[in-house]
Amino acid sequence: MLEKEFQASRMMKILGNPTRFMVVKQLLRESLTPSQIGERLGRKPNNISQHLIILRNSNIVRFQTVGGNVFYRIKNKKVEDLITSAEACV
Amino acid sequence: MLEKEFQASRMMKILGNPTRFMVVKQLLRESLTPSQIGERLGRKPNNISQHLIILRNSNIVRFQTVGGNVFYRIKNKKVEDLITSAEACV
DNA sequence: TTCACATATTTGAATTTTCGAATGTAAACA
DNA sequence: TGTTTACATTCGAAAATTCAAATATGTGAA
Repeated sequence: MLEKEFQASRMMKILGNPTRFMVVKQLLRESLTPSQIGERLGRKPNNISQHLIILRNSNIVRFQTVGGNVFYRIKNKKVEDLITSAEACV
Repeated sequence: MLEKEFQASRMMKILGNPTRFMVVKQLLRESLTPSQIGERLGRKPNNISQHLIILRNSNIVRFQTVGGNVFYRIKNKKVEDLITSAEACV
């Protein structure tokens, strides 16, 4: 199996978790802190944090500290196309 | 969480398994039997069969019996765009 | 220091994946 | 008809992975 295909599959797996999927969708609209994301999705901040770490390690999101607040935003813009394609499949 | 988004995420999860990802890629090129797929991917037929059941239940593939052989093919053509988008993300 | 976060770690439950073995199925042929 | 052959599929159980909650730790501002 080629490396490129394995990586593509891994990208799918990461967004195959409903919470992570929604986190990314939120961040496509605007930068948000973990707490803000947690509020919107009805999950605890520590859970959101875990998912953000996974998304960071996959270079899907990045973060920036502004005045003591940690704002996350999309790093890999192409995930928007990926999400659009997935929603077109259902 | 909206149903559409949940389904889109589920689609990602299904293709997030490397073996299923490769099975679908093979079927994008041509119809194949479980044995043929197993040979190409270096996996046992019973393993391929299980993944095909999952892909069938998700309406991604369908099968047709021709002369005693079971040929699988892509049913949801839009998965090709999804795979393309995923490969563009890496 | 205290407070309010974010992050890291751990735990247990649930799910997924894989393999071996058993079973089902349909065509070929004596 | 009965049997052999070559598949596909199903079953059961072990192994691996994933997920979310609880807990602990880190960090920076007031």
